[in-house]
Amino acid sequence: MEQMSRNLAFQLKKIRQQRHLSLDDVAKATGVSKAQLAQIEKGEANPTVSTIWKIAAGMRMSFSSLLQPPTAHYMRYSSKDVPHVDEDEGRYRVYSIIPYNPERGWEFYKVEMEPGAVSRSEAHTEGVEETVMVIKGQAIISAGDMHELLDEGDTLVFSGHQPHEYRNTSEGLTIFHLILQYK
Amino acid sequence: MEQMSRNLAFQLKKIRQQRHLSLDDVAKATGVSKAQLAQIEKGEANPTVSTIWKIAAGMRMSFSSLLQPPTAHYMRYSSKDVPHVDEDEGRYRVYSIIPYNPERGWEFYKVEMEPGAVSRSEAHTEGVEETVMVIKGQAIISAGDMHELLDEGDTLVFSGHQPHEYRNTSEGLTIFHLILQYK
DNA sequence: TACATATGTCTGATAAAATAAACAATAGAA
DNA sequence: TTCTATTGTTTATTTTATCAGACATATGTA
Repeated sequence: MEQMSRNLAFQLKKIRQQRHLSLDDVAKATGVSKAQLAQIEKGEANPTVSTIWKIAAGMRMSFSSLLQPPTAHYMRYSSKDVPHVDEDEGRYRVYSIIPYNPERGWEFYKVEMEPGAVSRSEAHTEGVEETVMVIKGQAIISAGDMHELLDEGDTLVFSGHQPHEYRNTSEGLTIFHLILQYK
Repeated sequence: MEQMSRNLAFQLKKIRQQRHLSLDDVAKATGVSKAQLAQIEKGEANPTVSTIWKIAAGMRMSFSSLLQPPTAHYMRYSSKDVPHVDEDEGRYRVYSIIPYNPERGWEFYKVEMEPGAVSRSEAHTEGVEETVMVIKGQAIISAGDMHELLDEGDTLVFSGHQPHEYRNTSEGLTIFHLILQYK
C-alpha cells in the first residue's frame, strides 16, 4: 500500500529539513541517489528494503522512527465503497468497514444475518481475539463448550483459536459489529 | 543491507510453517507471487515496501513482528576488516569497530591519538550522546564550558549536541573507546 | 502399480526501482 | 547587473524486482 510511502515521505522530509540538509547531502550520507530521494519525499516511490536500510543507516535513525506515521492524522472510510461477502446463500452478509492494516493490528466488520441464518468459522491462527457487539436482534455465539445468547446491546469477547459459530435465533434481522484483533 | 532480508526471510518462513501454509496459500492471501515469496524466504530478495505491506496485511501481522530479527543470534566483527579514518595528518585515527545499525541505534569506535593531537567535532544533531572510556593515556574532553581531564580507566558521558574537542595531553599514545548513541 | 494433486524451484518476459547526468530555478557574491 | 553556487526537478539508461507459467519432486489415492 502507499501508506508506508506516505509515512516514509513525511518522516524523511521532516528530519532532513530539521537538520538543514540538501538532497545532495542526504544522497552522500546514505548512498541513495538524489533523484530517488526526491521521489521518496514526494511519496511517489516504492523503495526496496535495502534503500530504506541505507537511508536509516546513513541518517542514523531507527526503522520505527523512519516509518512512523505522522501524528494528528485521520482517515475516513465511506459507507459507499464497503466491500462485502455473502454466505449461506446471501442470508449471512459481512461488510468490511475498516480493512486490516499492519500498523493498526485489527479489522472491523458489520454483519447482517437473516432469521435462522448460521455461519461457521474455522479456527483462526493463534492469538486472534474476536469482539462481537449486537446492534439489533439476537444471536447465539458458540465456541468449544461456550454457548452465549446475546441480545441487543450485549457484547462478547472470546478467543478465535477454535472453530466457532454464529446463529441468528431471533424472528428478524440480526446485526452486529465484529472486531478481529491479531496479536 | 541484507540484514533486513534475513529477518524477513526468517519470520515469514517461521509463521508460514507455524500455520501450515504452502507458498501458494500465502501467494493467494497476500497477492504476492509464489516465486517472489520463495525468493524472500531464502533471503535472496530485496522486496519493495508495497510487497512487504502486502505480506503483512495478508498474513495479518504487524511490521515489527515481520521484520523482527530472530532471537538468539550473534554477530562477530573481526579486527581484520575494520575501516578507519585519519585526521590531523594521521595523528588522530578512528577505527569503526561496530558500524551503526538501525536496529541497534548506536555505534562503537576505537580512537588513537598521538601526543598533542587534537580533534574537533561539529555539533551532532539533537539527541546524540557520547560515551568516552580511556583505555590508555590521558585526554581532555571539552564541550561548551565543560573541560574534563580523563585518565586511564576514566569514563565520560556527555551530550554531543554542541561542538566538542578531544585533546591528548599525555606524553604517549592515548587510546579510548567511543560510543555514539542516537535517540 | 498408475494417476492425481500438491508443493517448491526455475525460466523468460515485463514492469518498475535506481542511477547518473542534464536541466531549470534560485540565491548570493562580486 | 553578471557570474557562480546551490538546490530540486526532469530525462535517459541501467539494473532489478515481480509475475506468470513451466518444471521437477514429492505425497498421497485408487
